[in-house]
Amino acid sequence: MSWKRNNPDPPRGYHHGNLKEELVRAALGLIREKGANGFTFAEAARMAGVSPAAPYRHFRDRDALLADVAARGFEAFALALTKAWDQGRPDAGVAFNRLGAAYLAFAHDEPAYYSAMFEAGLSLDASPELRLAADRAFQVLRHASEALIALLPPEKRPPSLMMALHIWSLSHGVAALFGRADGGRRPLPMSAGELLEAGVLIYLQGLGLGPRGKPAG
Amino acid sequence: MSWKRNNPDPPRGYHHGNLKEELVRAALGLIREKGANGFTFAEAARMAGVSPAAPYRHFRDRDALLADVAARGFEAFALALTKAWDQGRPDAGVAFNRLGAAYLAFAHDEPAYYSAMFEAGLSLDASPELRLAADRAFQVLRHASEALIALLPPEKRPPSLMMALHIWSLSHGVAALFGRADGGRRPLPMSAGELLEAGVLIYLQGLGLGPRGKPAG
DNA sequence: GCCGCCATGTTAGCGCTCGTCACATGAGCT
DNA sequence: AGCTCATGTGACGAGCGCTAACATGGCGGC
Repeated sequence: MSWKRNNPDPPRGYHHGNLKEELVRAALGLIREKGANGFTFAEAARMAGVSPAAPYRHFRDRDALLADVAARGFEAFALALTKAWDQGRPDAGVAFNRLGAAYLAFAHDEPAYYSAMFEAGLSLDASPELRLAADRAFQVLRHASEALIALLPPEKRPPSLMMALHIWSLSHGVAALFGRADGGRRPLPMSAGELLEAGVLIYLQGLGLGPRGKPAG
Repeated sequence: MSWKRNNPDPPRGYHHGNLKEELVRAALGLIREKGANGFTFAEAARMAGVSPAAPYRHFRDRDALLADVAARGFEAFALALTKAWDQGRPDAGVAFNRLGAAYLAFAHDEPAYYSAMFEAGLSLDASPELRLAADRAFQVLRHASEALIALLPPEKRPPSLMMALHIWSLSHGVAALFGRADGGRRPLPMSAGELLEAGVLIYLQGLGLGPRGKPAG
């Protein structure tokens, strides 16, 4: 157990000991405050108390740090979605609604992660971990969609991939356009959460899934 | 008629004569190639053949140029949507489908505009024109939604604002996640256009609007 | 217990950008 | 013709990304 720097501020000498983690934390703070593109490598270094060149020992370049943050974001995202889905309990319908709420909650509560994940303009194959983490998050949606679709009579079942993509798109659209507290966007007569919930409800109705996840309302 | 530089390349002296327009064109080219954040003020100046300080005579700063591009984008967008809607002919249903296709076509064919409009992280009140142009584009969707809703029996009519927001969100989500040719995103078994069309269809079905815009399929 | 390796830090520096100055030019009005 | 002011230029300071050469000291081998 090489206990490196669990305690908040051990007097550090020449070697920092935990710089990589600290840089990620600093990046998260900066992205939260100034957006994914306002964030600068140099400032993260300053915030961690090291020279501007130090970060390059841990990340190839600025984008690599961003990609790392994004990958962590997708993992946290996948976790949050999995937890919200909770294996489809008590039934697929309500669990699915929790999923939508969790999506928006994540975008709202973790703007730094969300920024890095979707607004930084990163290609998904900036790193393998990034793509893997993103896929894992999507799989939760995909799985939930399958569970809901299973409630339909076989001849009326849409492709679960398509359904998952629709839900993801609607969620992302709502989050991107109205879900942030940045003030710069359009004021609405309803919250983003209500908007998304209503949208999902109507969509499910369109598939033949009634209000509570039961076929044909 | 102060004919300032309508012809492609009149020998210019000290004064450019049409720098503002040229800068916007240069910006569009750069954004198309390198994304909204790769775009640089200095390079636009270079491209227009002027010194790096010249653009500041026409735009307060880099963001002002971006906002101008975005505003022009929203105007072109509103125009394209209006044209696609074509006053709801031949009927609201097919016209609405054209609207969705036009949305995606715009995102696909004018990536520079779309980038400036949605991915540059601009606040909508960066300039009054920007907000106005954005509102005008949204009004087209709103108007189309109202026309479709009017087909429903009064007691089943959802708020048209909500419906417009749903469509906008779904469209934007599809465009942002899968609609660009940037390659970095996820490969799909269907095109973004088909995905959106199917999604809108299901959504409308959920509202009680059948396949061809007729109530209750 | 000493020594040397090399991961991780430092300083220095290049090339670039944004944005601001004071200054130059010349188009158009009087 | 002469003035004026919008529009262009050149030089500059500050900040950033990234590289190169050098410094430090933690750790394993002897």
